[in-house]
Amino acid sequence: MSKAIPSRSEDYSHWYNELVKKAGLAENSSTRGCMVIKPYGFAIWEKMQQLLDQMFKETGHENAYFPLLIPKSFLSREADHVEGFAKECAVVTHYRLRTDEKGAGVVVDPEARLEEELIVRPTSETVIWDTYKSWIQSYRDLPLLINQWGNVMRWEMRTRLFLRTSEFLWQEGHTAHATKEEAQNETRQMLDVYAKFVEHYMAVPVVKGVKTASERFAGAVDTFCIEAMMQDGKALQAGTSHFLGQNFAKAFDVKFVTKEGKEEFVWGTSWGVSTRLMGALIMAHSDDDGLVLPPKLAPIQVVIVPIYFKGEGLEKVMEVVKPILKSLKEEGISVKFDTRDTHKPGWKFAEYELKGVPVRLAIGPKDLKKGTVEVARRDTKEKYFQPIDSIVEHVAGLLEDIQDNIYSKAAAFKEEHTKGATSWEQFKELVEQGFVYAHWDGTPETEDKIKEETKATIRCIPLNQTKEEGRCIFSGKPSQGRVLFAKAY
RNA sequence: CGGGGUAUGGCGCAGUCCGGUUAGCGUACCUGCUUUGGGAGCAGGGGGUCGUAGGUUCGAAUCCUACUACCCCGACCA
Repeated sequence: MSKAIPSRSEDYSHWYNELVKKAGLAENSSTRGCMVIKPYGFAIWEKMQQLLDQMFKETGHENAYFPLLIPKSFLSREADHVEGFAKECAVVTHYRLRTDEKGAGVVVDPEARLEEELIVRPTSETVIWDTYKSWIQSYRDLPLLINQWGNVMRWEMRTRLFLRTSEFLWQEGHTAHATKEEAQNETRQMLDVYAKFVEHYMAVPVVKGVKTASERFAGAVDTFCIEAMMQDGKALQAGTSHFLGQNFAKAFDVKFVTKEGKEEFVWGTSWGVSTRLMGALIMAHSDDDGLVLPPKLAPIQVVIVPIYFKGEGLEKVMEVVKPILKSLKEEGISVKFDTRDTHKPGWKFAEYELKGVPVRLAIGPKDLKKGTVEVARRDTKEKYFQPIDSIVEHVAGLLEDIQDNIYSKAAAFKEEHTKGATSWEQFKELVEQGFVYAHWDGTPETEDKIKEETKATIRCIPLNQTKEEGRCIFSGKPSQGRVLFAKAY
């Protein structure tokens, strides 16, 4: 039982940290606040990337790459933007090291100071809009639909694997449009892409909404987001899509000539999801035995564990397994046949449960006699025997079942932990347990006070908000509809 | 960045208060035999500059100083 992890009820955050490490997803590195993403964790991220990339391309976007380092002066071009990010920027000041004369190893060469310091990008709006200035002259150059896969750095005070690390991997889309409407549509389209990805592939239900002014992206006119619920009832912002208006176009002087010959500023959007999605995936589904991965994102969808005795045992199992392997692969199912004789079956069972492999097949002497396979599903922990000649179709169907079941389970959990509050007392109690819909008077002052007293923030003003007369849960002032409150990661 | 805690074979810990043989335990690892349908058993074996750098002392894992990293609570954070 060396790899057992703490239980969720005992200590949720300890459970999360241990799970990430024990399942081989990531670990802390020797570099402060930065993680090492291990092969199994990276394999999941690669699947996410691949699916998202495909969705971006289907909606007309192209990939490009912009520099990691940004001239310091760029950051101050957009006033709100610099205020939002200045406090967490890593700065490059020198370009050379030299051996210390006193023998203290290498030291920064004081003579190699940069004339203008460079910022390690916390996000790339500035350097990209600076580039767009030279790419855009006419309405014929628009829309410009670019995505970048890369890494960014934000000097966070407190880091947690995947959820908040100083360096993280992400994609950032940056688009430029001729009209406001088109840019707004793009913003909403990408929000929908994110929502679809998270719900359909990650099997995590989300709430789509728009951020309040105080939670808005630094430099945006509007910030849209998807919010997911974790198993401790807290919210995790899973993706954002920003309508930038003409803010960056004005800051970087990006103008175009319209069909009518008029010169105008372009309209912009930016949108991103990060390795934080890994955190959402882990916390939304996993249990005290380890990861639970949705089949659509599992690097290994099916594992086959042979059970045999020394000698010819494995040979016999192999004969039966080989055609199954072939058929499963033909169905596009990723399957691993674990023939290692260095670990016992029981050990392997526990190991693949820890790693969240959706379906496990075990084949041993009993099965050879009866013509069956033992099927074990990770999500429900059910085990049963299935005739061997129908196993391939069965597994294909089972993977879909599991994907659906994981989603349903998460959706049911979210429903159970989503309540409406009508009094302040009730609000304070409910917000400890999950999402709360409540009236808000629309002022940042009230928002702040609620945060101060309860630690809960307005996650978003939901897009499907229905008009409803009411009174603010805190101030009692009139309100037109309910907003979503929760404690957040 | 403020408060609290931790740092000892790969991992988890004891030893530190009150300095003194060869730094110990569980697990993991290696070898052999027996095992193999839920994290195997027995026997033997290897692995440590006790986070880093200084200091006190005849002698430091243990006392003192500084630093670093990680964890928890805050603050901060899209």
